Amino acid sequence: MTAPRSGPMRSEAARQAVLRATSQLLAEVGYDRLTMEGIASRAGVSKQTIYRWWTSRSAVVAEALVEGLVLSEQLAVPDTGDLRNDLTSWLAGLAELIDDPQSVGPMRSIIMAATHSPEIASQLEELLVPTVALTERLTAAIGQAPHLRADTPVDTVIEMVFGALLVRVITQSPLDEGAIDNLVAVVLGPDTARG
Amino acid sequence: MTAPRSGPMRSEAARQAVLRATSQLLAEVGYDRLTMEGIASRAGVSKQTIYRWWTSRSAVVAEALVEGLVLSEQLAVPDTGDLRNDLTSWLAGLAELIDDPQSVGPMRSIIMAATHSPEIASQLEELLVPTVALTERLTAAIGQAPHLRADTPVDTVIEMVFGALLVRVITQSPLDEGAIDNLVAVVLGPDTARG
Amino acid sequence: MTAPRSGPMRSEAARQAVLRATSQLLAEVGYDRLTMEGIASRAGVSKQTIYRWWTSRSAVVAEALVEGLVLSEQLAVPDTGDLRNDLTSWLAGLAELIDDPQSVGPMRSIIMAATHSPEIASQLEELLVPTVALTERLTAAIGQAPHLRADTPVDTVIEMVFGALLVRVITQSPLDEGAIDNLVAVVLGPDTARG
Amino acid sequence: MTAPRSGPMRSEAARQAVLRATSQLLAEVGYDRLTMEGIASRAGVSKQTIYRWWTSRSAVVAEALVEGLVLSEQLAVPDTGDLRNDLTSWLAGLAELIDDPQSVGPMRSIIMAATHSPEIASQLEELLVPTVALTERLTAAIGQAPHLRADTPVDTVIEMVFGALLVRVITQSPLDEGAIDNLVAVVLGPDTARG
DNA sequence: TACTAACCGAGACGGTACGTCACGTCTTGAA
DNA sequence: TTCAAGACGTGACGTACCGTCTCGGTTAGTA
Repeated sequence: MTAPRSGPMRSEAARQAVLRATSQLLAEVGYDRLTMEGIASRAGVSKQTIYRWWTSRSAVVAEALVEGLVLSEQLAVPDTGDLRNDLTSWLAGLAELIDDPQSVGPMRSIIMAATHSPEIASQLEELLVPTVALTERLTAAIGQAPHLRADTPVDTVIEMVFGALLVRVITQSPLDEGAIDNLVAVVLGPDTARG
Repeated sequence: MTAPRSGPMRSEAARQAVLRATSQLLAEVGYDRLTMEGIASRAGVSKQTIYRWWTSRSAVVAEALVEGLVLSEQLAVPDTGDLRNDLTSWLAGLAELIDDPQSVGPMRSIIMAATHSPEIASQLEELLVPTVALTERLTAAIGQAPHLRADTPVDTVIEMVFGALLVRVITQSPLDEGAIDNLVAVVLGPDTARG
Repeated sequence: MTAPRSGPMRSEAARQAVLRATSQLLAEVGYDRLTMEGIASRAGVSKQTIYRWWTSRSAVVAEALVEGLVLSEQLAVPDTGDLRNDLTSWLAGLAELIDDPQSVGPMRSIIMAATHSPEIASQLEELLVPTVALTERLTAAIGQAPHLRADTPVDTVIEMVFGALLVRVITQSPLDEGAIDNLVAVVLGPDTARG
Repeated sequence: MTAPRSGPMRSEAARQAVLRATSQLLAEVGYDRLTMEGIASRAGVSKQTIYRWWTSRSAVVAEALVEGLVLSEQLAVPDTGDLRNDLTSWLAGLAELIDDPQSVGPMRSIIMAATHSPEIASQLEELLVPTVALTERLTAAIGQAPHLRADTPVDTVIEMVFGALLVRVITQSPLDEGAIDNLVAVVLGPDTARG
């Protein structure tokens, strides 16, 4: 509907530079020391250019998230066929990330960003896409584990697992092996093979 | 321990005023618009007095939390003898809080504060004291619900419930009735009385 | 010289406002109760704008001085042709200024400012420009007064007169008529007409 | 008169410590970075003790001056019998002081202190006591120098010499040899022995 | 081909809050 | 009653970012 303007279009280079600078700084200094001026300076872009295209700091961060520039690969669930083992090793991988100060920083940044911006919060689901595989596998496994029954609310279970991880990220408490086993036990029921 | 210094002692009135102002402002404007100058002004206290006794904004918030000036009563678990009902109505109460913009503000403030301050994070357990009753009742109920068995890691279950609530607070998604029932189902097993 | 930067230029309005506010406040409250915040507020300018262009309070004062916004007109030497009379009435005018609490304030402010800032001290000469007329007339009058001889160091004489006034400003002692006559006597020799 | 009080009398030790600390700090950091807290801390005295006995920073400085703890010895006029030589070498000594950054500091401090405190200004005369010898010698020399006549206002001449020095202290301009000779020439007339 | 509207970098501007320093007053406990 | 110690309310310091704005230069598309 808008009349076909004359003049130059939006500079994709500038957009990229801003998002890249944002994800770098997010990792380096964290969400709350992330400043618009810092982003502009790092990106070699004027403040005005940022304000022209984004409404706020959180909007920039949200877009950087969507762009997959922050985290994301680490969240893929392995698939060896053995659900209990896969779940356990996936959680073990996450436990390492939570333990690693360099990884937990961006995580906490994202949590903070999400907490004070519904915008980012809603983009968070984007980040969790890799975990839908988990939902499917749990659903498929119904009847094959003590706690997975036809009436088990699988989505809720996963949300709870995620929440438990969130708690650990926030409180900075490492997830030790026992904690992981316990989570798995709540999801699938106790490990009969071990007992 | 340390020799009792001569000279004026710390003013308890000032301390109280600061903590009270902090919890008020936390509720009114939220964690990230909470300023030291705002606290000082509201408390009728000089900035210097705050900086003399607290190292940072988050330290003040942490102490206000410990002092029980923020939230806390709402977290008590009802006890009618019927565990499933109590759990459900407790979650329903929390769901209302999460839905209420006025209540969710302080919650998010606490989450943000905890996220960027280990100090506050560790004080958070203080806030969760009311929920230990829940642990005890779940433990006592072992054997009386499908999912509560001798090998069920009760602490983990509660942590997961809490995490699920956290996710809802952060993402601003209301906990509808179905969500609550699902949570209860994961904890206690499906409701046989309903089915 | 330096390439004319792109981007907004320095705001002359802000500069003027700052200097005007400075000279006003200098007169109203004196140099040592002159604050950057006071200047900023009076000028309707942000502190940062002041700090962007001036390095210190004294730098602002120095520029206000150079701009001729402080004192200056009162220092003109009258010229009726009668050197002794002109000198006497010029000193009488200054004596009144020194006696007047409203005039002596800015004078003392300038002295204090000069005393702790070489910057301002060097600008002071700017202020004394009106007195060069005096040097010329004294030089022209060589031979026509007992103390004005070819070997009289006229500049030194004027510096001494100025110093004597300075002493009176600092010590707050009024220059009575006798004192003025004495100064004139040292410069031109005793008044033979009065004898 | 006053009833003989009970309780301890004023501590002379504290008074001395305060004045000593003041003159030290005056030399070290100058008048305008001289703080009450600095004095108290250096003197090992409580702030209250200073405020009990002195009304202000300038009052402390004034008393330190009177006590002769600041400058003073350097102002003595040598007496070899040759007035012109004595005057010249006295001025040469002062010129060195003015050139020496370590000496000019306290001088400027005193000027600043005097400028903003009539209290100190009036105490300044105390400091100039050593120069009364000069007045006497000039008076005694009347008739023996071209410019020293019965009708020469000797006090005014000395005040002017002093003022000229003051100007140099304030403007930080060194007094070179020519300047000194010129001053002497104005006081005593040109040096006939040199010419 | 020239015009011109929108883009871009740079950064000045009025603000708010930061964390620190010193002020002058007041309070405590010991001498 | 004085003293050392130092907490208190006050207010200014100089700095960091905020979000808006104004520059001069640089592209596109019409016209």
